[in-house]
Amino acid sequence: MTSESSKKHPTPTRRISESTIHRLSVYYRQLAILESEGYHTVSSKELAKREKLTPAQVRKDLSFFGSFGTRGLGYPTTELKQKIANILGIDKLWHVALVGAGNIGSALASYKEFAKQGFELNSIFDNDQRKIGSNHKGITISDIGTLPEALKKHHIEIVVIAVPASNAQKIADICVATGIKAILNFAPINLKVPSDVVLRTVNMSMEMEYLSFYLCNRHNIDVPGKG
Amino acid sequence: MTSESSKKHPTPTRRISESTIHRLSVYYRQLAILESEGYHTVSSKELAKREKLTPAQVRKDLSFFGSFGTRGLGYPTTELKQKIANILGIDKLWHVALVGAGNIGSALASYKEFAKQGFELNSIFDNDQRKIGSNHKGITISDIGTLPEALKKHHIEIVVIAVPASNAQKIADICVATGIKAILNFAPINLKVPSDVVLRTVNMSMEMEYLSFYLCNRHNIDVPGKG
DNA sequence: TTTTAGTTGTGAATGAATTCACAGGAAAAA
DNA sequence: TTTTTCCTGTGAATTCATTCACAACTAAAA
Ligand SMILES: NC(=O)c1ccc[n+]([C@@H]2O[C@H](COP(=O)([O-])OP(=O)(O)OC[C@H]3O[C@@H](n4cnc5c(N)ncnc54)[C@H](O)[C@@H]3O)[C@@H](O)[C@H]2O)c1
Ligand SMILES: NC(=O)c1ccc[n+]([C@@H]2O[C@H](COP(=O)([O-])OP(=O)(O)OC[C@H]3O[C@@H](n4cnc5c(N)ncnc54)[C@H](O)[C@@H]3O)[C@@H](O)[C@H]2O)c1
Repeated sequence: MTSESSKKHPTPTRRISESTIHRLSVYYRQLAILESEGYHTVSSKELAKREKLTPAQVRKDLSFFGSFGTRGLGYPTTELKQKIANILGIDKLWHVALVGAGNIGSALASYKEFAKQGFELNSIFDNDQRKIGSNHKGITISDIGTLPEALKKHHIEIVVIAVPASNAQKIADICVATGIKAILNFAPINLKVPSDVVLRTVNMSMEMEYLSFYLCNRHNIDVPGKG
Repeated sequence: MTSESSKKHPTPTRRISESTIHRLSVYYRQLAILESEGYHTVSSKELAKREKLTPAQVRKDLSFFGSFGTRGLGYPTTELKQKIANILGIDKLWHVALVGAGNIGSALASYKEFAKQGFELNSIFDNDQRKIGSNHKGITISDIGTLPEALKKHHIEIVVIAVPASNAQKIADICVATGIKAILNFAPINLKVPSDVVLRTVNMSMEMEYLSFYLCNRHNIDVPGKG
């Protein structure tokens, strides 16, 4: 009997693995495809087949969040898609800010998929005087000095960091101090943030190194995740 | 007794987890930092502390590939860094081609880190007549029609796909048919490749969705990977 | 109505990854 | 030389994730 179980909260603290969360994203995309193909229901078997997973995995993942299916029939496509959107929180609008309007930052600012998923990028920051004040896809690039006040003013919940590695920690610290709880980092560095802030780092060099490792070792090592 | 064990190959087939490979990349970066800070040796304890891992994890990861340390002393910084570079295959030059010279493709073509790690991007392909023949960072953009012959001519081992999702499978198929064994994909789609081809997909929307999930569920769910 | 086929949801079993715990060895201090 | 301190390498134990297997239920056919 933990202190947690004495609370009347409807959903007690459970542990959901990172893999399960990523698979929810995968199911969401596949459900959109199934929906467009006209399927009203889909079985765990079919969903699993399309994503090279096991039906049990699909059912177990979903069961962590509730009972969405009908025995003998499967899951209602549109409803399940909506349920997953709700679980992932992509049925609402998120306010996103981008720091660093360089090569990768500019690409991200032009990325349409984000907006489609409800991630509204409406603030861009840089410290380069030549960029500050200029317009990028309809968004004016602001001075990095205004970051704290702007994060609050625009109710930013998620910050994307796309500055050189040497400046990334400094930006992260400002975000944390301003109350940001979610950061997506593209700088190849291990940022330090408090445990109540979620940080995801996309490190493309590490992905390349994984490929390189596989090419070198595929004959003597059984590498997972291939295929 | 498998057919493998009858070969005289020094390293029989073992299973190395994806996490272990990623951590090798992480150790490599941290060793470079330790080296620059003047450390000649480093203990699993120190390495673990800097990456928020356990010392046992560090030792176990390294032990899959050999015994690199000295009891009572630790690991020799420079030597271990070199050993890991060799395991990951980043002590050699890899020939990389990029398909899709759009927003993200252009950013990747300008990315200096790749070259530093031995990933030489020397071919770019597109199907847009306005882009073909133009120069990007000293590399002429080639017609996508010439992809198969160019991959062979330039001994390309790794292909980076940065085209719209609708065209990505087509490009992957051409690469596979030409004998490519490693693909880094940026299109948000589940590409199908044979089991002897290693595919890594960087899906930024999924990373955003992970952040969104965390923001919605951090009070009732114990989400891993935060901190 | 009864039977048959199909599918979920979930405890139990299995498998994989991580951590523990300590023998074995190296260096430094006594 | 002997003792103490420190740290690796690794089997065993543990924790975590996946898969199995089946009761419970639905819909459709007989
Ligand atoms: N280019 C790529 O394809 C790529 C790929 C993966 C990762 N990255 C990483 O993303 C980051 C950015 O890379 P890039 O190629 O876009 O570099 P870049 O130099 O083109 O862009 C960096 C931008 O950040 C701005 N900046 C620097 N310090 C700042 C600060 N303190 N506050 C606000 N803005 C600041 C600069 O003015 C510049 O506009 C780097 O950490 C890089 O390693 C880039
Ligand atoms: N822009 C981003 O920040 C970003 C982020 C994550 C993922 N992505 C993904 O990366 C891919 C590219 O995105 P983008 O924003 O750079 O798009 P883009 O439209 O700017 O670039 C796509 C490029 O691919 C070329 N192309 C299209 N079909 C081709 C073919 N069959 N052969 C060769 N070249 C072809 C186009 O001419 C264009 O130059 C998309 O799948 C997108 O979802 C983009």
